[in-house]
Amino acid sequence: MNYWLMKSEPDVFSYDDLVAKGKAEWDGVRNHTAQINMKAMRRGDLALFYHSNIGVEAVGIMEIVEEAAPDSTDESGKWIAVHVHAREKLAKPVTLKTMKADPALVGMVMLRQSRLSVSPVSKAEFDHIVALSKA
DNA sequence: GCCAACGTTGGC
DNA sequence: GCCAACGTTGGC
Repeated sequence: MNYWLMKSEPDVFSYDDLVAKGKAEWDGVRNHTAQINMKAMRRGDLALFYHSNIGVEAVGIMEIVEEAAPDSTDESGKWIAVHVHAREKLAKPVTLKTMKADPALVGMVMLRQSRLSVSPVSKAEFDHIVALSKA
């Protein structure tokens, strides 16, 4: 099983919005690298939900419940989306500042490519962030 | 195929 | 609001 980090601006779609909806399509991703990452997702993979622009922190865990399928918001047929389900809200959000300052997370793809909206996270990094949220 | 111009993302 | 990073577009 693999781990991921997915960004959303909370004023557009927040973790609480996902909790309210239960399951949602992660649509609107229009970046090639992010698309490759989404295509690699498998049912049961876990992803951190990250609030960009506002908050700038990881706030929850979600599960991939449906693998890549055509993005319903895309008319061209070129782009895919996955479906996710809320799993667990982090007790305490883990801020970007905290992640940047943590030596255990220096290799995180998200920290190296700040504009990438869907990025892989190693199991060690994922576990570490979850531990930080409980500290 | 190269590269300048321009647009978008996202942190600060 | 500014700016860095980076993707895309278009002229040549």
